[in-house]
Amino acid sequence: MTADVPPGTAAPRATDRPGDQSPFALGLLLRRAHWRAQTVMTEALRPLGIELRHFSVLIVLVNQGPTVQRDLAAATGTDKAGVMRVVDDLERKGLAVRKAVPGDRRVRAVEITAQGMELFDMAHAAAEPQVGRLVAGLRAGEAEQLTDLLTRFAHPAGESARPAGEEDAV
Amino acid sequence: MTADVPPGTAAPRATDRPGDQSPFALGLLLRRAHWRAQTVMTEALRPLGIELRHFSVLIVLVNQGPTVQRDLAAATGTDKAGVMRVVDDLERKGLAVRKAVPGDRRVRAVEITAQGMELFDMAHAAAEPQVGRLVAGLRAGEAEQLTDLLTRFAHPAGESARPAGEEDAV
DNA sequence: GGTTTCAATTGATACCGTATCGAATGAGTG
DNA sequence: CACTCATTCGATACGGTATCAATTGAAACC
Repeated sequence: MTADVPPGTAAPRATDRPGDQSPFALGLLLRRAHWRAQTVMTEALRPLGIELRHFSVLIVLVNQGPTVQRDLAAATGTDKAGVMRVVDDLERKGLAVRKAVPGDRRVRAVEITAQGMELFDMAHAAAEPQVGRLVAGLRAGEAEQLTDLLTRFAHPAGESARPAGEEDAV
Repeated sequence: MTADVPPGTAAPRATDRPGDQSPFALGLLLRRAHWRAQTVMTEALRPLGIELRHFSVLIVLVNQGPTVQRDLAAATGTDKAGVMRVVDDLERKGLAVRKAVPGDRRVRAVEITAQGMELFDMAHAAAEPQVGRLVAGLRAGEAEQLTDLLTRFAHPAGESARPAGEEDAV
């Protein structure tokens, strides 16, 4: 059957199904899991008129305060051009503003507005029940366990050696 | 304007950082984790000349044998147009072929070739060490634990009670 | 003061999803 | 048995979005 797997020559083949033991299993699972969560979060944000990319930028703005677009691009993992488009949308909706920095006239710090803050809190209220449904299939404590494992997986210890720095730029 | 004021009644705010307790924490973690795994797997597949979307189709072809494009779209989560482009690429590279079905002249069953099978196995060999690096930050047994939790998260129960199965159509 | 470096923007390109069209099958009808 | 109609699959065309390269303006550096 499938129990005879001599290491080195033939690893178990990918199936993209529960019980997949192939090297690709983890990635395929993450793809499905991410797709599920993404769908739910996008749906929760839709009534508010924004999408996930906008919300990702708002998160950084709330946590780091006024941030230059270059750091926004690094923090969100997207391209500078993409950040610009998102900031354009946020500015058009009155959720954020481009603020000139006194010392350096070439940089534009992006700052969240009071209206953006209000929407940010509403997003949390809208997302909470959806997330509850998301982890409804897990037993007590397993959601926290999953979060812990994913945290250590997604934020490896020595990951500062990326070609284009992607983590929190203070 | 201060972001570090946890209200006594409201939920914690999203931070996209280790320790995030907001409703969006799980989704943000999954996004980062998926991005990491996706990058590694894409890199592992690059020397073979294919991308993840192609490999996803090959997985289905290996597990289900000759498959109609419509079922491929359902199984991979993309739409028919995307499947067609991927199958075009696979056919151009000699990894799969469109086979006419005797009974129905409008459907085209896609079948993996011997060359495609060979590449499929090579992909596993190429991916194995990469996946090892991926979970290097986790302790013993935690990778299996993560896989188990993700499996139950990504494949929620009640999938067979759906009126029209959208995936996992064996 | 001239050169280099960096940030922001712009433009071009490729990719993905949606809408639409053509072909083919099966059911229904005379 | 011939014809029509509705459904479905495959393929194509279009619009939106993201990704990558090139430009402009400002600041740092020698």
